[in-house]
Amino acid sequence: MMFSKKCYNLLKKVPRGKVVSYKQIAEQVNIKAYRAVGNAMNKNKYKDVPCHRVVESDGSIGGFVRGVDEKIRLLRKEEIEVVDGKIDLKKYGYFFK
DNA sequence: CTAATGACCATTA
DNA sequence: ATAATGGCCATTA
Repeated sequence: MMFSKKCYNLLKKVPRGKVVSYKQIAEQVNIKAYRAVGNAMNKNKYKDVPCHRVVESDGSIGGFVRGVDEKIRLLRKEEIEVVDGKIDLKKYGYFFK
């Protein structure tokens, strides 16, 4: 199965109001290709994949196809606090089982 | 086939 | 605290 598709499937498990890091997704696929995960998101065309819930491992926002501002807006819309361009992972971080 | 490019990460200075 | 550096690897040219 294609790498990008695996990322999408994992990401679909992340509930509204929670976020994961690019690294976490890479870990689930058992590789160290952190950057490749970002690439996959960038080219994602599926509508049911919540790309905006993927942030950097230190809690900063990362990037987004339609701009970082839009990403923040989407996150706030699901009750996630974004202060000073960062998210508190203790509070909003999701952990895969 | 090779080379370049990232929505990244950890370490070092 | 910021900035540079090297490494990672799927994808694309």
